[in-house]
Amino acid sequence: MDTAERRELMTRYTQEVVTDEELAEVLERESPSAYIGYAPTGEMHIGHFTTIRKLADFIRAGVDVTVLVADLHAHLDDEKSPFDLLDARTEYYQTAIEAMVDVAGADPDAIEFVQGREFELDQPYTLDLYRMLADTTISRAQRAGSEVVRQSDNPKLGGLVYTLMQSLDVAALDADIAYGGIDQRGIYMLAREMLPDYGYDKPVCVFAPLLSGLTEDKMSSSAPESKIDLTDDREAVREKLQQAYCPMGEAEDNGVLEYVRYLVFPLLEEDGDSFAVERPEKFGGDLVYEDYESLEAEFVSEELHPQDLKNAAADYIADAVAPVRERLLDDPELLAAAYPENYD
RNA sequence: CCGCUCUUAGCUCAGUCUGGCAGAGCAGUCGACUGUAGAUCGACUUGCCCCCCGUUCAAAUCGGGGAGAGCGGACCA
Repeated sequence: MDTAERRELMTRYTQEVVTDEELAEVLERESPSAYIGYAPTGEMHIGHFTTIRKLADFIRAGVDVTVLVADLHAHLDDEKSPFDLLDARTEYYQTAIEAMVDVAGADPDAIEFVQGREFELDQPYTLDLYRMLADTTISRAQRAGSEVVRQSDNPKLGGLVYTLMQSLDVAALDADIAYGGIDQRGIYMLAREMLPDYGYDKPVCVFAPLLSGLTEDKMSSSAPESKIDLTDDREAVREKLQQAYCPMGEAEDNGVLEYVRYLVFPLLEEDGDSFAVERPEKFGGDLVYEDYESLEAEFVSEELHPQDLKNAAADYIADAVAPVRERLLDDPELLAAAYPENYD
């Protein structure tokens, strides 16, 4: 695979790269590395799936991938995760991420998993952190994390320290590339600004798009009907897609189309399969799409009706989620320990 | 250490002064209309009024005690 192909693989289905030139330079190195961090807070859902699926692209492009399960961050962010549940949730996140990577067609063992507390309590990390705390204004840290850290009327210090720690994580994990959702942009721009002052390289950034929810503009963990959960069975997936906002002919802010584009098609391509739509004869009979663009074109032209799209998308999404679901439910203690309030 | 404010439906909050059936908006549920959903109509649901004790025929409301959260003051030789 030549560098051009690797760059294409690295950047497909992404929203932004900072910068393309730097990415090209990094890919020329001996063993380029990338990292993504997840704070183990609420249960993971299909929105995470699209972002994690791309890790398979990274691995295929010859990039070493580290996944940071940022347990301390999960508590620093307004105590989203109680301190006592950090280990259990870390274990759950790692298991879920491994299962999603597996579905994406990559070997989960190729990924290095790191728990935040393994290195965030040691020097020189802590010394660098105190130095950063000394010369970062409150408003700068607040702005960097405004899309990530929970906003409230009574913000805690933890939310500010959070952004500085995430910046340091990039350096401490020795990652050339910082990967994450576009909501992480503010923090990584802070990292690019500050890390050189402390003797570290500034990271290349690759950002995944944030997908629309099924019933709202953005996916919200507080709106259970707006997203597919990793533990949803086929029937639950169907019900949620049936309820999804999906105006005829409109591709903008259409969660159903977005899932098809960023999750279903990449997975189908992996196996060389096409997207098949079963459609009653009275509406014109079955349809087959080889790529997303042709599907969207027919949806926009109203040749493809939302109900038929939903039926097909539900089945493919259920197929993708099923192995993850089985893996998570295989160990009854996994979810019960991480979310005792949801699983008695 | 001292003082003040807040706590009511899933969420945001009215109601407390002056005691009298527990309220609004949003969310949610169900119908109608659409070959989906939404929008739009129509209907419906939602409670430890933070806890305990007292006053009263009657307490979300008044009095006392407590818990949690927030704000301010003081201390700075």
